[in-house]
Amino acid sequence: MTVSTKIILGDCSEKLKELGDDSIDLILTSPPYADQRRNTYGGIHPDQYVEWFLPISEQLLRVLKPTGTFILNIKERVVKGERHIYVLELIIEMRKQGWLWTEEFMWHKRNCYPGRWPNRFRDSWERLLQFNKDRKFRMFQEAVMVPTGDWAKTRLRNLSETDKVRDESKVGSGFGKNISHWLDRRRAYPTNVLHMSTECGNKNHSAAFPEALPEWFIKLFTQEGDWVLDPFVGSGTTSRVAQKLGRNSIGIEFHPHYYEMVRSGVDKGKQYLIEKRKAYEEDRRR
Amino acid sequence: MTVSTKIILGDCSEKLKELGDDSIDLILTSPPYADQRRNTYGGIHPDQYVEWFLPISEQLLRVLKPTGTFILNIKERVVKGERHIYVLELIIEMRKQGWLWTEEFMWHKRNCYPGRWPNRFRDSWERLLQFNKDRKFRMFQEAVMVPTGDWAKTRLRNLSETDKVRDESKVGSGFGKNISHWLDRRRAYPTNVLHMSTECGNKNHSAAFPEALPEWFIKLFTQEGDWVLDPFVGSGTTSRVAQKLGRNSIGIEFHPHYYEMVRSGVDKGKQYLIEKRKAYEEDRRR
DNA sequence: GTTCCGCATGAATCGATAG
DNA sequence: ACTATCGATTCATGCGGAA
Repeated sequence: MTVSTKIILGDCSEKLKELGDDSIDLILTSPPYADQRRNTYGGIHPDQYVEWFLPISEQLLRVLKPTGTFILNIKERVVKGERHIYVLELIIEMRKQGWLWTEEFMWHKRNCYPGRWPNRFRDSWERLLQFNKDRKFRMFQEAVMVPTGDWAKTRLRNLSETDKVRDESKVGSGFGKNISHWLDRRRAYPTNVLHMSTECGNKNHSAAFPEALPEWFIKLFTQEGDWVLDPFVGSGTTSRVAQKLGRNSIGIEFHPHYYEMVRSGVDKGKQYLIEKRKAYEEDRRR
Repeated sequence: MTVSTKIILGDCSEKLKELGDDSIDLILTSPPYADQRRNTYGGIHPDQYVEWFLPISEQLLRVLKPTGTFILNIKERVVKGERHIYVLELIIEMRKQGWLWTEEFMWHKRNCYPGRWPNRFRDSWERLLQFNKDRKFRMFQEAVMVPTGDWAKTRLRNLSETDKVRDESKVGSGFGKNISHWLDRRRAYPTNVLHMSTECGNKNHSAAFPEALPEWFIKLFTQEGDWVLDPFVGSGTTSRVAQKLGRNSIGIEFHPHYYEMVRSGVDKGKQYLIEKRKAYEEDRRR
């Protein structure tokens, strides 16, 4: 089976028009937050954010299959001491376009940005808004089950803290090979709260989310051979993970720098990850 | 110093009018969820929730001190496969009343309600919306500091598992005396994500939160002798915790059953509440 | 091969200063 | 007055080098 991984250079509000109706199984993206990352993107003013995004979401609604899902990673920024309401307004306006606001997952960023202010704590969570075209959408819950129970406690207690941390980080969201042979014993369905750290290792490109995040949603909402779309693919995390998992993908990127970075291929650090995962998957099958 | 703990029977939209302007330091409440708790409250239809709540929030705006804070625990329910948007609309409408939407804390319920659905995972988080009258409000961040990750890794590792458990259980949410002398060195400010288990004890009340939740916010936003208000006090958690922490409090409850429950002290540990209420009534007669 | 330690690095926010 | 820029603050994490 051949996996297609397309990267398109250009403004997604234009390039999306070239995609066919009802052709995508999962849209997964983290658009530039309002007034953030203005060194790499233009920087959209909070007051104009909804107006800027609606033409894009309209196209996304068109290209998504009726059984497909749209996951939008977003967080409102503070303006004059208040959380701005553009995300709330965006949800309301997208529903008027025809989207169903099915669920809101919570991404708890365990390593959030530091700092201290007299009237505010560090912001350590972001929204993962789930939208659908229809109440009947595809969902493969078994693909993201997690180990749990007394069994996990007693086994994991015998490992040192660094062992656990290191093995988790190596394989992304799951557990490392040391623990992998216990995995098939007991598993439970997860909740709508995700605990994941951001990856700060990569110097040149600011990865929007860790690989474990797209991996979780791709497993949950697609099968091998399905199509994944990220209209703000940035450093290419979504495309890379989709490819790793045997999903076809389309990534659109406005900024030529990121476009070239993704096209130039998987860097060596990621190659290691892929090898680790293969070994882990093979180990699980036994 | 005498601590006053008032419990008032009645509809808070009426009873709130009897409270003075700018008299409350912290409002902390978990109102009945839309249509969800038909058995215990009237059951407000999701489409009428905003309309129902706005007259109440208007009164709350009046009674809150300019330096005070309003924490609203709320979560939208699922209607026809979608998250209803009444919470989003409520935030937008409350801002029009004059409220500032300062922050949204996340309550991660570690032991959320069990169950399984074909297109949805268990809901394990709720919103804790922070509203203020003014950008300058009082906040006592030092009162809720937590041990840092570094401290936990390097120091806690050397303690045995039983030592840790024993010390934690002694002091409840805090840490034991054996470790306490390290605390002032290695403490960090928390984030806006709260990890707290729900309490199973309060089965009788519809929307009860664990004591640790009001405790955290009461410590964060008030000092001893300040006034705490819960317009939907239910089984009395807010009042009980406020009393324990030496804060004056007013609890309003519409349902006679809960009112009687708090008054009669169903739990023996809450006997002091009645005494306090009697003292309050005598105080009012004067 | 493991474990430990040091260090750079963030999708942040506020308040002061400058145009 | 109103917006743009800058410095100060702060901590979980991964990586590289050393024991």
